[in-house]
Amino acid sequence: MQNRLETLESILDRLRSSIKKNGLKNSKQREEILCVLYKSGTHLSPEEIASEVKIKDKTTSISSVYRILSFLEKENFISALEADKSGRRYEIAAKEHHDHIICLHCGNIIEFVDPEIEERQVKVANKYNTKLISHNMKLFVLCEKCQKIK
Amino acid sequence: MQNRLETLESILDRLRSSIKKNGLKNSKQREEILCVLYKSGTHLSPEEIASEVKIKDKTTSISSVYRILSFLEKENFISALEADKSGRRYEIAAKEHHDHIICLHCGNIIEFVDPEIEERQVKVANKYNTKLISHNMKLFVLCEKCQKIK
DNA sequence: GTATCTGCAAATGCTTTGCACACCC
DNA sequence: GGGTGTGCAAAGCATTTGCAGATAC
Repeated sequence: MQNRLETLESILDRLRSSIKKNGLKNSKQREEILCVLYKSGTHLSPEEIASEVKIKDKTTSISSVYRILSFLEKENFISALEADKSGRRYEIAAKEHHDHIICLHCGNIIEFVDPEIEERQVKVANKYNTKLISHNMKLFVLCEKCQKIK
Repeated sequence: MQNRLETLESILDRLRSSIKKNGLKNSKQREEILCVLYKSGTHLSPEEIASEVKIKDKTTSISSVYRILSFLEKENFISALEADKSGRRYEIAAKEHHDHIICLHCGNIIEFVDPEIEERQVKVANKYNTKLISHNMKLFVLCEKCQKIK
């Protein structure tokens, strides 16, 4: 798990402010999903999140999980990752920005940041007269273990 | 359109070899889809490819388009790009390797290569004791025109 | 001839939506 | 109390698959 920049309590406070700001109402599911993602430290699929949340509240539905994930992503509490064709996975956004190394064989994910690449990306965008808003970089690799197996 | 490294005839020859090598049979649909992608010079969705192919042969089905696109991608004749949530888009692989700059506002796509970034990616993979197989990098930007509109 | 390729329609898998009831402010 | 959130089931949408007939070698 990467270093957290913020405590869970602080994030939940921000969530409550965000809800108020948008004229919305509180719900235990929204907080619970954020807690699950904070505590897991990994990249979870909507289904995995749903089954985790269902441990506390069996009636939670997958559609609410999707609705809440969209909201949390829009408000920058979490971020999405498409590691493969099997759908999106989510992680808490309360970490430093990073990109992903994904093992093609076992699916394991490593997070990294390379300041030189980040810098070059801005320059490349400028070179084409565009304004960089965000980026998405995935390195597909064979991890240490999987290199040995093959 | 980016500079082609290879003529259409040369690509079709390679396709025929590849088909023979795999013990498969020729089909006009397979060649036609490759032609469409070669001639378009852009990034087409399966539906767009299908409607293009249907100009010549109205009975071509979308399922064959998907089947053929999978085959052509596996054999490295074309490559896929996921620009947004609306599904995959394909382009001919007979160009130099490149990554994509995508305008978040108008969806326009610019192709680019940055040797420094390419080099750093290999180093990053090595740093984590992994072996880089491929990568996927998309820069999301506002293009020149869309910056002015906003 | 026989195996592959095709078109069609049905199935799949992830995600979204409509609706009636539940819950927050 | 009125609006927002939820669970459920149904719908959507891109993609895949099963099957019977068509086609290549």
